[in-house]
Amino acid sequence: MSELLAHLNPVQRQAVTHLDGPLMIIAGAGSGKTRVITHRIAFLHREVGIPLGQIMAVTFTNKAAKEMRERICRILGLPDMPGLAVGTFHARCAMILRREAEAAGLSTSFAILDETDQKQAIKGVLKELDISEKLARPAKVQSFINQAKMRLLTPADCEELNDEDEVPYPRIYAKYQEVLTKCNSVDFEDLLMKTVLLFQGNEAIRKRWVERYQYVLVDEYQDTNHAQFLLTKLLAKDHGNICIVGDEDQSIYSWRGAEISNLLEFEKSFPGTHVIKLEQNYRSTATILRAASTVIERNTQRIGKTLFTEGEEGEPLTFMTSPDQAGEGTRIAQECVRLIKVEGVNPDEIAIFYRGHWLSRGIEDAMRQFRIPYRVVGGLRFYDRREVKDLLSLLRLSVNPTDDLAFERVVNVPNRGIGAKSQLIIAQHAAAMGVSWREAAIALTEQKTLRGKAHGSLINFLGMLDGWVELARFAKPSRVLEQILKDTNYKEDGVGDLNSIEAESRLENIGEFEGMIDSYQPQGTENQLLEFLTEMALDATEEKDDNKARVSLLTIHNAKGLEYDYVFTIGMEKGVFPTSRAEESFDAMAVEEERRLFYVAITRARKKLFLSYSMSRNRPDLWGSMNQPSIFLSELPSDVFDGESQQRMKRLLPYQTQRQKQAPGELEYVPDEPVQTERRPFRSPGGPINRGGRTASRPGFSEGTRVNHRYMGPGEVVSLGGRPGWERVKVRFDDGREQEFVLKYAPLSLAE
DNA sequence: CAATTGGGTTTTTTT
DNA sequence: AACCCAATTG
Repeated sequence: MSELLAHLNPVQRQAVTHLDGPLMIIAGAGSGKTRVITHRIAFLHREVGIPLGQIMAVTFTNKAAKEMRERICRILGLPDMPGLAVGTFHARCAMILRREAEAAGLSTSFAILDETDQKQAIKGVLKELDISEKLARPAKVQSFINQAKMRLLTPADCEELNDEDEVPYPRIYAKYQEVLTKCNSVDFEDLLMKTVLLFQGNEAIRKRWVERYQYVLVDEYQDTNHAQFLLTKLLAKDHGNICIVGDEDQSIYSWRGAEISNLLEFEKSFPGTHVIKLEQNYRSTATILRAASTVIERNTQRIGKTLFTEGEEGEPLTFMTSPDQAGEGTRIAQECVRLIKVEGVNPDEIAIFYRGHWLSRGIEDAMRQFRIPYRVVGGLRFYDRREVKDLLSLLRLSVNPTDDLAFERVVNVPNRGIGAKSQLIIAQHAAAMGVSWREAAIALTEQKTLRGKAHGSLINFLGMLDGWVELARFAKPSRVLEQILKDTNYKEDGVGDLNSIEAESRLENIGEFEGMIDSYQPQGTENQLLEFLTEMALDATEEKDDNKARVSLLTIHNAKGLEYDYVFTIGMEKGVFPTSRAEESFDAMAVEEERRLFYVAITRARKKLFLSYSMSRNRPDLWGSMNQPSIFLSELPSDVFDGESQQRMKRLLPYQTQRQKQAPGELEYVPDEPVQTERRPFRSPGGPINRGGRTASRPGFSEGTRVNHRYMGPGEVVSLGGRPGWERVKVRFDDGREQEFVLKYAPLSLAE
């Protein structure tokens, strides 16, 4: 037997060796999916003789692409594989569109707008159309446009479909698209939509790409959207050599347009599909697997598969409770210290998961306090920082001086006296003459329309820009940046007060950006700066290449595809996880998706899983409120926990909203009283509150009243405020701290 | 024109 | 608490 197949189980081997025709691999968590994919590509190449250049593999993230490439290299014993086409749908489409720019109605040097740029552009459009942001929320508009593009709908299509909405989304969409076209820019969704339209409208071009890629593989297929589904079909329907890999239980991107039905109904779109299920788990202990299976079995949207393992029972799960975020951080940090120092665990093998980035705060504080090295994965993205965005826009403008969006962003950065008024004149002029901002600005300086500082500054800026454009034609990206930094004096004038901490961190980021562009290794032979900018737009991951072992902090979404020996999942509270939006919507599918997210979190752990609940989170508007436990906690069989955890759970679960039915094996609990509100108020001698849904203010609180806070100690009321039902009190504590509370939630009592 | 202040709003998740 | 916008002030 080929050495390639030696380390695979029989089912995996089938998946690797299946040759022609559509193949669907349902890969359960930890079932060796990546191993199968990489071996399959290696097999196609080495054993079947398919040239690597004829294989296209689509991954969900750039990181996954990089990893896949490396692993295949290792298997094949090659240093590099320039021919193999691996990347996200977005990256592949960007490549295709650059090659086929003309046919797609673009110029080769088109810019790619990230989400932030897109929002800025939308805001500009709203201003131009004189629509208030209150009426048309930029975020809503953005989502409308993206949803439309995913379904390949033009503004005109939207106009026809929807007319009952009072917000003129289609009109905004139309104008937005106009702006993008004028700026020679595309957004993320355009990358997909324009490629699909190109293939649909030009059979010759489509054939060319189909012939180029004889074998197509799509990973994380459960998270593809409609446009991606169409793309898959357009690329593979001729030869049918399509292999998709997915797991319906790990579909967690419906909010981005992902449709599980793409996976569930794959056989319909590709008749004759061979289906393989990978169900043996090689990752987690039997206990963790049992916890995961019990949870996911509640879902209805499943193909259905049963994971099994030949591994050991392993350690039970631990459930932790804390009064607040700081306490939660401390407990987890202490446990990390114990694992690292006593058990000798490598910090790289520990991860802390949460539902949203804002939850990382308390953990970060504790990690610093305990001097545990950590890294936050994702989070505020590097390229989203103001200074990095500025520099990126300056670079974009140098490649493509008609990019009005970039021009607008940087024409007055650093401040050179071209303020809102002057910019408005430029914009109007540009619109009237039907030219770009840059050309309009040139005309304005010639006509001497602007007076004073603005006039001179603009001439100066335009002069510098000409220099950068010239430079960008041939020079290395780092050289262009160097010139830009020098000309604009950005490091002195662009970072604010030079002695501030902020300026320090900005300069640090600029330094890091310089490092990135310096060490950038171009792949192709085309315009290097353009290539750099494309990568920056599509790949947000900033990789610090120090190899220091660290504990990882990341969202569960970010954790997809990763695994760790020890996993902590924090924020196991109602309203947090599952998010209140899902639980409060009347969409059962929304909760199912949250449950899949929980399933993903559980199945990342190899050896041990910790779940953490905090009674309160730092949200001033809800200070003192007591969180109810997450419904997911009650969906776990109690005997997967250790004894103490079971006790903690028993004490806590009475606070949970009653559930009608309980499946056997679940924790039993007796609610000692009904709970009416989502946030459960504390009882206190201030009087009964929040009866039967109606909220009355608590008597006895007025200015000067002596009070006692359950956690913060004694103090005095300094002021009262808020709306009826949401009365607030500001308390000055005896130790000098001041804090405002929502009266009905605060654990405050009147002092004797 | 720009910096400051005040008010209102927000909290998923990412290519 | 943090962020973003609009209005006000220097």
